[in-house]
Amino acid sequence: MMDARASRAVLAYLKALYSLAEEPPRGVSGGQLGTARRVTTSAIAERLDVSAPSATNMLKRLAARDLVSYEPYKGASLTKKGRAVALEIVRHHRLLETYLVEALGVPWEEAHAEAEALESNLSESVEERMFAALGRPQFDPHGHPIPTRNGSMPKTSRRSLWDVSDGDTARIEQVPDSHPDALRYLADAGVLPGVKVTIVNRGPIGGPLFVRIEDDENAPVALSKEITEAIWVQ
Amino acid sequence: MMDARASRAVLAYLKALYSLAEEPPRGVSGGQLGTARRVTTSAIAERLDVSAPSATNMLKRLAARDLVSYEPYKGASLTKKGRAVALEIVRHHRLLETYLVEALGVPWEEAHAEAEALESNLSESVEERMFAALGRPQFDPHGHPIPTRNGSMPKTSRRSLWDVSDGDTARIEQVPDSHPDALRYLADAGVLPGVKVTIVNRGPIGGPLFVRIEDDENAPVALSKEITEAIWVQ
DNA sequence: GCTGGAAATTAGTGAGAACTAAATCGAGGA
DNA sequence: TCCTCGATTTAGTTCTCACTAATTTCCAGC
Repeated sequence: MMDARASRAVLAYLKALYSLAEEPPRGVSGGQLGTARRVTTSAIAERLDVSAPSATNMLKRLAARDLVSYEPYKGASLTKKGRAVALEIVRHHRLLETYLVEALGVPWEEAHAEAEALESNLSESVEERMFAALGRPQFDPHGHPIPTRNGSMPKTSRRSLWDVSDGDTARIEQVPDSHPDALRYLADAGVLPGVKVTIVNRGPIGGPLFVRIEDDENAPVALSKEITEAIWVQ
Repeated sequence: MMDARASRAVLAYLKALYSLAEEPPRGVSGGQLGTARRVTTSAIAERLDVSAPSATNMLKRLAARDLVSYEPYKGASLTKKGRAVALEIVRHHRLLETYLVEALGVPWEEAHAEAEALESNLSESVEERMFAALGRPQFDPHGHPIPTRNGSMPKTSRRSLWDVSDGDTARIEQVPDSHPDALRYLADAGVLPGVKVTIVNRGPIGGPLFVRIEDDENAPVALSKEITEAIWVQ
């Protein structure tokens, strides 16, 4: 029979594979694009909050459907087919996030979870309508690039806020989307995509980074090393 | 309080139970409201396009969760708790249909299927935002009443178009939502909720009904007995 | 009051996707 | 080189929800 419709669980695994393998790793330099890293079983298990055996089991089934290439003990990576499915779901997710925030006023820290719930059932037809209604956006509210229908990605920076030198100024490009509390904090502080920030100074080893928001009279904001490593700047 | 989140399948059964047990049966007279008819196993199986044993099996599990009351060989009906869940999902469905049509321009004959795909993952928070964006509507595009949050239903007629006498005029109140082809036909013909129609005449036994649309110069539209029995008028 | 047939239930299976416990692989340190 | 320990896979369950085949129940008509 036909390649049965991909279930919610299958899509979750493919999406995790995609983000673990292809999303910009932290670190300064570009690295070559399209180099699909191999992803370990435990990384996937951790990301999806399932046990390692569950992940192994699913990877095998995905391999049988030619969605990932998997070699025991050596991790997995998406096949062309799997990558296409993953990109489609990432597109759904980011478009939904954008739509929820822009059109329905959902707070951006909630948008991720809401989009996650809806993404696997969004039809291409509705997706296209949302895309058009939003003016064919290239980035979601967190600054993440939205893949196009044919699977290409708007170019983004690979430099983290942590890597900016003290005294320098940078423009926020994207922030992580999956930690509501952190997001609320960032939003309150004014650390949003498009905003320019200046590094004032930073605490000792791993200590917080103090950044001043452009056009903001308030005291500098303190941000942990972890979060600044996940914020990308230009 | 709220039991473990109900799966897609569970919700589908509850919705089917609800519509089979409580939605206006065809026929002229009112019948008392709130009289939850008992629904047979085979009716559910047919509605959901599953085998009868599957339905039996699910009914037992729903009974174990106190969502339906079920007596072997005697059918099932929703419990208070099951009815509340069913109404919530019906509300989601109809609100989504309305939103898709009004806000995103989805053709009304497609809205049903799209809403069906999304309804089980719609959060209360997003639902509330759509509800507000639409101006707190009471009816969906097909004229079906949207249950309120607390589970009450706007009052609707129970008289079918088929039961209108030749020569009489009636206002369309609701049309069925689940047959895309029929809906396209109705939309083309102008048979929409709110429109006034006059019965011109009808063919012999079970033959088509010919109706004239108000303010429409075209020839009367021919409608089958089956469809006119599923169209409700005032 | 019987009985044949339709409706429903029981019995047994399978696929998907999760889990725990046990076994095994493989890379880094002695 | 060998060993140990963490990562990974295997083995065996569980739960949901579908299926077919076989059986049972109910009821309508005689």
